[in-house]
Amino acid sequence: MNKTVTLRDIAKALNLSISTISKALNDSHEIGIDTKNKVLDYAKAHHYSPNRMAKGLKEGKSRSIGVVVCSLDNNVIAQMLDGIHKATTDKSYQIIIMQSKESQKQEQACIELLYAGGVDGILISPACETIDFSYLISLQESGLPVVLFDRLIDQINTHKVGANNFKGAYDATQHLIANGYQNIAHLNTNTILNIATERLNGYKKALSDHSIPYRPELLRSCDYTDANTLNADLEEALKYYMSMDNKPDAIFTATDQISTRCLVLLNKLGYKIPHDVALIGFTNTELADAFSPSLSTVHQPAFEIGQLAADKLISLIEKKNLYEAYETVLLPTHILVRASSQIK
Amino acid sequence: MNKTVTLRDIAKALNLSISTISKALNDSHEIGIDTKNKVLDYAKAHHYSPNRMAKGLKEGKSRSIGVVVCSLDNNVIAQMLDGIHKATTDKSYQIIIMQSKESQKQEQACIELLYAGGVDGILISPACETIDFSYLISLQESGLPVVLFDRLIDQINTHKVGANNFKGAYDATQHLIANGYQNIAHLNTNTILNIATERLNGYKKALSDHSIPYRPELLRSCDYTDANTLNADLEEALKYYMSMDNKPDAIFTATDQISTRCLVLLNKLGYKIPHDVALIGFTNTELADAFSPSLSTVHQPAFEIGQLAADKLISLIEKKNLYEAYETVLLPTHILVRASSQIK
DNA sequence: CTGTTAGCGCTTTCAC
DNA sequence: GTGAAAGCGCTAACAG
Repeated sequence: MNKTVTLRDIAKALNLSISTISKALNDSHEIGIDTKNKVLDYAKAHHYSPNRMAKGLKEGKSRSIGVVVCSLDNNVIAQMLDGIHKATTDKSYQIIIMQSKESQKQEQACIELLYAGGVDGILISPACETIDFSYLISLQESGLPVVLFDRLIDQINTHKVGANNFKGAYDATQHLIANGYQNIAHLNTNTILNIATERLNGYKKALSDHSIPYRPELLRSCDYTDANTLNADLEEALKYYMSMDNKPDAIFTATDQISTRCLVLLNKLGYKIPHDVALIGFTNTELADAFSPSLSTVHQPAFEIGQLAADKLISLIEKKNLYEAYETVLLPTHILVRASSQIK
Repeated sequence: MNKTVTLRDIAKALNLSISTISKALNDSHEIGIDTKNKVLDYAKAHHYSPNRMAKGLKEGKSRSIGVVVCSLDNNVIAQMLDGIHKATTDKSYQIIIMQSKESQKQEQACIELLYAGGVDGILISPACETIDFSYLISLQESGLPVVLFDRLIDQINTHKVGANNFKGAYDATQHLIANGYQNIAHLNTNTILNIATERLNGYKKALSDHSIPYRPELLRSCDYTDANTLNADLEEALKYYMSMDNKPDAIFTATDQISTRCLVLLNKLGYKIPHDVALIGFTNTELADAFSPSLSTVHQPAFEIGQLAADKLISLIEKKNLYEAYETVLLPTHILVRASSQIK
């Protein structure tokens, strides 16, 4: 805490009362124009800025928002945080960012810390490990606004903002089919996240819409809790695919991590993309162009998701009294076709 | 702000005074063991957690730290933030992250906001545009602890934590020389950042240590303020290089953005790496393996830089009274050799 | 139009 | 060992 000029200092200097100063600075109608100007001038000259703590204590709010994500070190998340940051600073809220590292326990600790820290609301993209949301729900029921973004779950009833994962997956699969691929494998996570099932469902729907039978053996779910495990799982899955009798000619990957690692692994294992197997996957990295080969991707409007989610949370915080129906917004994804999914 | 149990609630429930509760919870020696236990039990059972505002107001500190970076959407920065987050949560500080987007004006606004918000200290990696640090210095002089990380500048006297950019650049250049390259170009930013000059100096020193004359025409400085400008500048620089009579056979790139974009551009322009021109550059992206070709990199200990910087700031905040000499710590980088700088 | 006062939740003397 | 009271900086009744 740094020392600043206080209302009292100004009052003393100007020979006025503290409340007059307070009102003047808050542009109250009950203060004369000349007094107001005098106060404002002095305040400006002496770099007065209200003490956030005192104000927060008094008003019972902190103008801060807690954000819980799995990790900071992640392209898509960083872009979403960027959007959240934009929306919140526009409305002069501070954000306090916490990482769950995909651990339910750590996520719970983050939420407790944020709650104890007196945040006005929480924006959360749950850890993939989390099954039990009772704590968050109890906080919400006790009046804390909560908005879900990116990873949406059914257990909590509130505003939710994410990508249209079903459509994104559908489009990606359809794109592969249109390019002549028929045996399309799907690599996903082993989580119960909505985001995972939606992408799986989009994939299945695209297959059935094109009368391609869904082959369960072409779906592999990888352990997502830790980078090393994921990598091992992915390598195993790829070897399995490529050793099949009726092996896939294309792979649709469901997440950022899976997409990029998959490309690296296929290269490492000596397979030519897209000749041996085509590849398209969810990922927002701008580096897809630099890959060998350049990677076709499903791109999410990450910045917009963060921004909209933050807007919704703030609206919840600021007019909690009004009846506001909760809604789920799914922003459209779009496909960026590059070399990895060339026509067969 | 969410409603929690307060000291008063506990006092009322237990028929004790507020101050007794406060002391019991703070494990004061002047409270009897049985009373203490009774209070602690009640507090735990009712999920008591002290109000951060009130505590902060009373104690004159907020247990929060402001962090100013150029952008959230940046690999190296994200890793540094990860380290900062680790260090600060370990010591139960909250971090408030702000983005300057490389603009001096916006950076100033961030700092003002943080200061007004009552942060206990500021961690900053200055915008590349910033020349005038007088505001930050004045805050520091008025008692606000400030620690610089990543981008270090001479104007401010405080703890500084960054990578050993001179050594990293030296090593990269030497690696190219050892692999048979003699005409090594250097692409850097047009900023006055220490980080830029150190990397340039490391490059020059490696050349001179191997009796290779420094050719100024092989150094190009690109505008870093905006992604589009940078890309245009880079493309122009590459075309210029490749049209030279005595054209470079290798390029050493100074930043994350430059390295990856350069690789994309060289591919786009149809040059074979490393056959036509070799490439090595600073960048922390894990995706360097996936590139075409895989990119040799100079890797910074980003997580550690963030962590150490945060530790130093906290130590400054907590024992500001003691005489603590300011120091500059440069953590070692290391080179990851991949295909883009193969032996000539 | 301006001032007085109480109180947000907490810590911290100082009495008892 | 426990309690009463003041005060951190601010806002908002309520008086004048």
